[in-house]
Amino acid sequence: MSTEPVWPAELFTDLDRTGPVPLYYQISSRLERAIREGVIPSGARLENEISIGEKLGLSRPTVRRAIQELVDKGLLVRRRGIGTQVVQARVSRPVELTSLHEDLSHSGIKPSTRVLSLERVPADAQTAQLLNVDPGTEITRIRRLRSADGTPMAVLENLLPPEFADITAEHLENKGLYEMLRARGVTIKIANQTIGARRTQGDEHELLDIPKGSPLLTMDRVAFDQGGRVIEAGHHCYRPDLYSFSTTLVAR
Amino acid sequence: MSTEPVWPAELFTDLDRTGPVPLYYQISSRLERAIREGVIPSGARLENEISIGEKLGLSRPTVRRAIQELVDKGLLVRRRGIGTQVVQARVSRPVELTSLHEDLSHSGIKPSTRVLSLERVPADAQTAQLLNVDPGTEITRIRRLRSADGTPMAVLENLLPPEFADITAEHLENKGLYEMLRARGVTIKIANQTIGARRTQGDEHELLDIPKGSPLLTMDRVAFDQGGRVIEAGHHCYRPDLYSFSTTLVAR
DNA sequence: TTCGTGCTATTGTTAGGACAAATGCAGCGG
DNA sequence: CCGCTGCATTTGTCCTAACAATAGCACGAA
Repeated sequence: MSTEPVWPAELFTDLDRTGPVPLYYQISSRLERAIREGVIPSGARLENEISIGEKLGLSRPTVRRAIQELVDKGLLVRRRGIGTQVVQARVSRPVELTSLHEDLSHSGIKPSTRVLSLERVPADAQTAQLLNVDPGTEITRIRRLRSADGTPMAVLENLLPPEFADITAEHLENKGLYEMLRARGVTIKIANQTIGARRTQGDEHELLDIPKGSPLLTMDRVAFDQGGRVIEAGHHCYRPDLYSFSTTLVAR
Repeated sequence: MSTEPVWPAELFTDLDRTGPVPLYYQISSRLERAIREGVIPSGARLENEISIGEKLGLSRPTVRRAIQELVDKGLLVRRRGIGTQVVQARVSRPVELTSLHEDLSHSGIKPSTRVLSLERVPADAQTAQLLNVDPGTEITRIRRLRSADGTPMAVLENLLPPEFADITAEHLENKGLYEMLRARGVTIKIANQTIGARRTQGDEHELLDIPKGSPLLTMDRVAFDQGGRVIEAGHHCYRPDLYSFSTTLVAR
């Protein structure tokens, strides 16, 4: 009651109760934007859940869920008996289920892709196990060079199961692999990633324009759809002076 | 009704309604164990939320919350109109807010630590900004060599704010930094991490017993408590042939 | 056959209420 | 002055209830 925070009026404009967007999502989006833009400053204390709900005409569970979303993202911290506060740490965007192509696009950098090779080959034992197909099955192997503003950044190798045998190099030059998969109605639900490092091998140093034997940052990923089918397996190599992975970890 | 799955009876033993452990957590723990042990096989379909609730004497929101925990972990997939299924992909343990020491302990490997140096130094401009203290403040700088089964795995450099000026090398030899911080009542809520790669520098190749100029996997981390105060800033270097970071990403 | 329509099953969203547990603070007693 | 008790505040957990949205399937019409 003593140090009542002042709230930006736009937080309490009318909600869209007819559209398909859930109410809790509308609230959490507004709150997130207000926090990221600094409209609600770091360390500020939010009102309690019930009074927020009253001002918005929402029930407590709905408000609670909206807040929970931001707690999970590391933007808010809740403590029982105390209240909810805006976290003071800067939060970096987490590693998400997007491709490098989209990451770069969102950063305002213009990505370009050169398809080095695109071929159908029979799967060897190791590849077959990775993609969960029978050995000898014809799979698609892609090798691409990804550049940003003309500077080569990464060598991307991807393996696709037989159902994607019809994709062409032209598609990949423009759209990025994940975008293309989505356009075909494939939705990736889960991916396992492993991040590591190693020396350059083969022609990688030429492609990336770095000395032979230089360190590379590597990312191996296997992506699954909601039914557990393997959609894609990738082995990517990044120039470590141009690329790194950032995450925000939230306890509990 | 046709292919009714058979459930292990232990899932439906009595819940502890008196203790401090939330009901949704009891359910999600049991379910998670059953899935990880293969008692509930990959791809199996769960009963609907309401009938699970009836069998356990729980309401739908509680069952739902338990399931949601496992969806977030990537063990289950829900689809409206269909039901809930066990994911078929193998799930790797996500990067958590734990230290390398604990990671290794849980893997059954015996970690050992040698404290290379532990000193109080005045913070330079860059360090001061990182730890959010005034330049010149006396901070603690630790350099450790972490080994597993006698093999050197990582060089760990950590910077601590002035309030931890009393820790000693003996503490760190046995317990690990994060465990020690927790023992002092400090709880880390949020951490920002960046994973990258570079060549060895200085004496790192000697410490890790690898050729000079070899690739290193690096992890930079700044950890905050619930009030946004900086608890620790670390720069860690790992031998990439012995260590990598695994994550499971879940869409939406 | 093929297409669409409507029914059923299931999860998604929202509401409103109740009690528990933790925190901070004021007030009281030593 | 110090410590303890009890109260007010706030989030944590759990319940009942209702309706919406989506997927699959059976059924009927063209």
